[in-house]
Amino acid sequence: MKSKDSPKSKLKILQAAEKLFAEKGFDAARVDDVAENAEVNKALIYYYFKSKRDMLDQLFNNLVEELLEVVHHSLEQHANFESVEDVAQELSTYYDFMESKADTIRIMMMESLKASEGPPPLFKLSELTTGEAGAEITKMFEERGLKVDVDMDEALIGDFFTGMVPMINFIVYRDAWSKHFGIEAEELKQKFFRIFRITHLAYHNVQQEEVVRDEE
Amino acid sequence: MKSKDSPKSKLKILQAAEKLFAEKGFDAARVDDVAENAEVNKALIYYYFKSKRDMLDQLFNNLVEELLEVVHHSLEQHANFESVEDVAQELSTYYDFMESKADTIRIMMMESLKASEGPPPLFKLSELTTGEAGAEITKMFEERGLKVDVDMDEALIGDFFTGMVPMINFIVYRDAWSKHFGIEAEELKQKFFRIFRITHLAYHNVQQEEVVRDEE
Amino acid sequence: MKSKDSPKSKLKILQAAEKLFAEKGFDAARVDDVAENAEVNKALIYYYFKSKRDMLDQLFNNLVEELLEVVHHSLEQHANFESVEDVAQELSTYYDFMESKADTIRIMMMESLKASEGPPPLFKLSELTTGEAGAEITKMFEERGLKVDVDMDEALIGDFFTGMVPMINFIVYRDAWSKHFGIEAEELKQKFFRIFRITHLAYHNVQQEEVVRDEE
Amino acid sequence: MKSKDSPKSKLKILQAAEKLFAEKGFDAARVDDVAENAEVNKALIYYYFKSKRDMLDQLFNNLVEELLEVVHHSLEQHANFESVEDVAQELSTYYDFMESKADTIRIMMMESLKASEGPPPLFKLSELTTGEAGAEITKMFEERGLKVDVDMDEALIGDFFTGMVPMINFIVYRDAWSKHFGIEAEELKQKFFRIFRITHLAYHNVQQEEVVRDEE
DNA sequence: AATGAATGAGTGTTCATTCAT
DNA sequence: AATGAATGAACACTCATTCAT
Repeated sequence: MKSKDSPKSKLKILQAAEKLFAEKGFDAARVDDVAENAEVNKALIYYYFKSKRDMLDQLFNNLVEELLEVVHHSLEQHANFESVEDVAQELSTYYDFMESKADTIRIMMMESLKASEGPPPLFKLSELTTGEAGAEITKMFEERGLKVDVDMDEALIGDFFTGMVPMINFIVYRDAWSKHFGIEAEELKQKFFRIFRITHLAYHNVQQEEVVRDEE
Repeated sequence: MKSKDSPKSKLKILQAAEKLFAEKGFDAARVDDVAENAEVNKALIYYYFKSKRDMLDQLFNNLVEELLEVVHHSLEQHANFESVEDVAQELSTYYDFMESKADTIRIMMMESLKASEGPPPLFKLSELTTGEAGAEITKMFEERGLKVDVDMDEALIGDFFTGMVPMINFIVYRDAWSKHFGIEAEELKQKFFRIFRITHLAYHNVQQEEVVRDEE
Repeated sequence: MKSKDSPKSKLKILQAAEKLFAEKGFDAARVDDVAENAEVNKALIYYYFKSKRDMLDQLFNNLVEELLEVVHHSLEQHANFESVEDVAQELSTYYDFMESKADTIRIMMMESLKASEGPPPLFKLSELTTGEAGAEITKMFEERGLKVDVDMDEALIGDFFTGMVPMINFIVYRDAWSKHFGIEAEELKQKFFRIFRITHLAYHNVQQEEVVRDEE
Repeated sequence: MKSKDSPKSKLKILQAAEKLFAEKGFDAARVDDVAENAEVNKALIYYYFKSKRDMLDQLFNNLVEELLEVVHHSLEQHANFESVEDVAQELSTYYDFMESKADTIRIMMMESLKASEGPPPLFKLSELTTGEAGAEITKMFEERGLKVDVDMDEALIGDFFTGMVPMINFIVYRDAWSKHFGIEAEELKQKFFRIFRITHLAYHNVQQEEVVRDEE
């Protein structure tokens, strides 16, 4: 959540940067274009940001901050996780949020593919959603006196590669797919979700079953 | 398959380009660095390639060519597709090939995320694997006198977003994941595959079931 | 002498400018840094000064004004110039003053080396000390009814290149010399002065002798 | 001495840089202007030099290298240093060399005044002339079986502040002085040298006398 | 007297590409 | 097939200066 005292110009810069980075990639995007797009003087960009890179970082930080809020809010809603439906519900919440942040997600996906010191920024996203939720669920199970022998490594892997990854890829490729394969966007989304539910939840189903079996 | 008569220098250039594009992204990689890495004079690059972009294109074309061969070869092997196991087998074949081409895949993933005239290069990859196989399967069913009312759109969507996408994402993020989450690479792969089978094949199972039901 | 009514902010700006110009040179010093160092808003600098250059000019003007006072005061003290000791005394007075203005002197030395319309600012300094004193001495001699055929050109040259120049160079390089050659600052100063007296006064001695010879 | 394989362009760049740095100071000089003056493409400058700063360094290094040769050559000539005349002779040799390098000297003087990590570049110049000569002289005395109790610190200080400093200052200010004080350049040089001999050699005379006195 | 925001014109540096040999 | 030299067009970033309040 950007601080309220951010002047309008700073916001406009960040929005222009988001748009252009998403369109051309961080490296190919030009600061001049960001300035032009934001309708501000180029030098003003360096008044608010230390460097081109700093715009990227703030974009990412904002996303993480906002996602955190969404996660916490969502967790309150589905606190019990009694059914697979809760998982589906939550998935849907995340999907809506991610879709509203499609551009930054796209940038993050590109940047995650480059070699870098730290972990791919995408991992942080995963840790937020699965990590926080996972901790919550674990706590819940334990409160019910159930031992949780779910493999947390696997949970993370599963949620990331069969949950987060297909989802954000769908978000970023939806339009191109729609255009390329001549399928209308809304129909495409429904088909995707039908499959996504089957596949991604398949994993959660199995987990659930295994847990239930342990319970007996 | 690159022409066998590719001079050693051209090959070295292409390999250096692949490495550097994968590492820094196409835009951030410098022709100078490619030359240095390939241990050739910078101008020689322009003797073999029309432009920096041309290196990228040849890299992509080579990948597509080679994948095509793999696909055809694999299709001969599992021509009947009698069991889900065949699908799994084929998946494994593709995985091995993709992993051997991890760098180019990574580049293709980055490039696919940028806005461009045509479709994301990644789609071509999907069309090759699912498309060719799909056509084959359709033909097969028809030969058996079965009507195939499988939703081909959905098949494509499913194979791409729950098959290809998780797979190549696993390939490019495997090492970083291993390092970041402190899980040994081989163990990680096994866990991933266990989940991947459950989820991705879940979809194929359903399809199969639906087809079978129709058959009855 | 800066006007006593200089507001505190203006003084702080001038002091910061002096420090930074001396440290990095006028061109490399940045107005932003001056503002930061002076702990004032950057725009305030342009409230008090017409331009960056204007700070420099005021710095130089202040130095000249203050030196003028020192010169006049010193001339009153040693009005007779009867012995070489008087010259030495005066030298010492100038040295102390210059040392207290080391930073501005340093800036002036740098600026004097650049090509410019007018004469190097350093010349003005020389004219003040030698010129004023010279005029005084000339007047004195004439009052005593002595003809002064001392070569005034030579006097100026001598005083500048063997008096002023070594002196201010010693002032600006003293610390660096001390550090580089591992000689303690106070000891260095004593050694320098011993030599300086011998060499610089050597010239005045000769002059004196020549005058005396003429007198006889 | 610049390597013979330096293409003409590199030399032209260095000469243009020397001229402009001397004229406006390193910081105020523009790389664009260097390119224009050298009649080369601006980018070519970065083909031969790592940075603007690198041009400066190479200029300084070349000067030091060339001075070293002059020093060694001169030392061979006046190997005995029997009379003060030898010192004067050597001074003259250095003067001629320095004058031919007036521009680089001027730059070095400016750069020496800025705060920096290492010692002012000017010190290196001093160490070369006085240091090498000093070592030679010391050796000579010792060969004659004379103990050298000359204060080497003082010798260095004296040679720098009453020898090198007045000399290079005269070189850089000669024209401005000539113009400002309306004295013809050649006459000015003669007057300066007359005084310089008296003053600078005064110190060497004293030293010589002290040594001689010790000998007796 | 003081300031946060804004700007035009640079500033050193980079880069893909080409040329002459 | 190969290379050292050269170049035009950017490039991210800077800076002295101004404006509105």
